[in-house]
Amino acid sequence: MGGAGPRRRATLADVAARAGVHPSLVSRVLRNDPSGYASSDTRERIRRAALELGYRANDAARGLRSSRMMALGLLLPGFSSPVYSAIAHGVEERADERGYGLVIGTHAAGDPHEAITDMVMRGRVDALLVASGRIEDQALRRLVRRLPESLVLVNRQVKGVAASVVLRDSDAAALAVRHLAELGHRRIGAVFGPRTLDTMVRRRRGFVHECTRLGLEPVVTEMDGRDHGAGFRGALRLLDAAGPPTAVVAATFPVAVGMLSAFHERGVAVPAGMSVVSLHDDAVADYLVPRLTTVMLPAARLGAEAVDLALSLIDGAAPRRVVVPDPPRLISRNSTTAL
Amino acid sequence: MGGAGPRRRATLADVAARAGVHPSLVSRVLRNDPSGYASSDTRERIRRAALELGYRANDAARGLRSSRMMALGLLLPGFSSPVYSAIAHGVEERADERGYGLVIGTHAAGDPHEAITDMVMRGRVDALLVASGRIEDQALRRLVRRLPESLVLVNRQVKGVAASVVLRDSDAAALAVRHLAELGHRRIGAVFGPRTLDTMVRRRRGFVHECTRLGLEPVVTEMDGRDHGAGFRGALRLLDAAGPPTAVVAATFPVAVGMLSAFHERGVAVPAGMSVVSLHDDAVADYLVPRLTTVMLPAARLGAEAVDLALSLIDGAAPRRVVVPDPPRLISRNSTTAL
DNA sequence: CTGTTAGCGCTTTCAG
DNA sequence: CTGAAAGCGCTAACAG
Repeated sequence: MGGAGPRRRATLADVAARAGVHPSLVSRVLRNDPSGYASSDTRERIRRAALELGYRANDAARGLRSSRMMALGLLLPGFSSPVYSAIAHGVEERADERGYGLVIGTHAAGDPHEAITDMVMRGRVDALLVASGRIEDQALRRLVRRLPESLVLVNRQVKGVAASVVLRDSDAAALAVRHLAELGHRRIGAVFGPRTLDTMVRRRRGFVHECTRLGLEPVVTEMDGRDHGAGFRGALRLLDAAGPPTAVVAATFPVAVGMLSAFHERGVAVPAGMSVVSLHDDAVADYLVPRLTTVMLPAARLGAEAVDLALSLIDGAAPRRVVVPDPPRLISRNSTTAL
Repeated sequence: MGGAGPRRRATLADVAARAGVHPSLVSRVLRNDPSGYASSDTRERIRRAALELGYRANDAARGLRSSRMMALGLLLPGFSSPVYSAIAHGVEERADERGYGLVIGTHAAGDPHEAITDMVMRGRVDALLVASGRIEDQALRRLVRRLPESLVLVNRQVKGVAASVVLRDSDAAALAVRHLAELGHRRIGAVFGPRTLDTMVRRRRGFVHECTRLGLEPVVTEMDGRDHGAGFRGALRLLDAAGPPTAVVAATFPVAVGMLSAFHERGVAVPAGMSVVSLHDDAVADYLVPRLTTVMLPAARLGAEAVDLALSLIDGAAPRRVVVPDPPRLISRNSTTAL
């Protein structure tokens, strides 16, 4: 379109002057405010003027006036985990659809409690999605007391915090067990992360419960992490146990990768000598050796639902607990086989 | 610390009233404004009042008044790629150190051009870091014309856009070649992504140049992507070529993983029958089968440098081209061996 | 259908 | 060392 833009950014007053109307009318028309019924001629003039000047409303002014910044905060433990990437993606997409911006915070350094409180206390964001296990329950409860209408837990539940969105983690673990049982495995192992993470608690519960239900012997190992290293060491521990399992469930995708590595190092063939199922799917599953059987959970949708819940809170709805209904789905690849 | 906080968020006026001074003085003292020299008694009263009320400055008001939102925008192609995760991490950390917030945008949907222009045009962020290859050079040039002091390219260079930060991609590729050559390989293959990505162009240049310099025969394959699938298909193509290589360089980490998978499927043992080096390292490298030799590039530092450059632009410095000086480092694992 | 008025909460002159 | 006044750009009543 036109040449070099003007020095100063165009304001509402500039648009109003150019269109020959009052600023407030411009505001109403440009926002499609119901009270902004202008003659279609005027509307047209305003629209054209705004376009010609490349007008963009100033978010700070708008936010100050309306006390709505049209932004959500997302607190992540980091960017590395594939699940959190998926969640972030889902959050971003839905927030965008709903016209909201996304402010990201991780908390590798500094006091996470302070940092996140600030985002909403300073009015930078209208609500906060907490998708991190690192903040203690205690801190979260204190937080929600101060910000009851603007805190949503993602992939986590904490007693005393009503607004949360989780997946069917327990069902996913049960499905993994069922798959293995159907293949004839009777002695099934599992590597879980620490009990301080409630996803781990729920997955573990589903695992143990389903084993019990089917009359199988669960061989559970709890590690202090849930990354590749934890999987590697957990697999070794399983192998060294009295009566090692013939099949294993990995609490997370990285854990599964670590286990694959450990089995290879110990000369245990997968799936011939050991079947492996991962909880949560990942794009790389198709390119591992062997291709990894997984239980897919809708992580991106988890993020989207969290956004919806947060926006409903902003609109005054009561906090509630959401379980994303999509059932876990088994994606059978080459890391599992009949006993 | 005390009981339930007040209904309404405390404002500067509230603090001033409680401390018995004028709001403007509170503002100056709390910001350590040089013109805010107050008697240490007054300072103390103000500080205490602010603390007691749990005062937090309103970012919208502050931003409106000072036209500095203390926030940076980061435009990513998505959250999936490990390199972009690392960049995001570096950006977030440094921005935080410098007191800046981080607004994330991806652009799976919608017109990316519009979306990013808006972030800064609306004053939501003070500058934009573009770490995405998906926006066309043309669009970027147009953009920088309108926002000369607030656009920084990350991991990318575009003619006409002065502010950019990149890594020593070319040197990394050369280092990979050198490593392979030292192991006695003479016929070295490589799988690169599309030439539309300038990282690919630079890595390819380094690869070809170093091969030539050492008198080796480069066998280059260009794919339309740079993910696992591209690596898989690229490896197959290399294998089917007349006179296949004995060693390969992968343009990205995911490409290397895809190649590993393809070699396994074709019964080509790594490293016995084929050596593999990846450009860029990743935490999972130690858990692949075999453990993957990589050339590490400081992706997180790339993000940090981009933040520094952006803030310098905001402060009025001239745009400049930064090459993160850290030399690429070979991390020798088990996917490469002497011929 | 359109204009007026007021003010969100803060920073920034300028006085004193 | 501290106070007063003005206003950033916008939206939200209320008039007309």
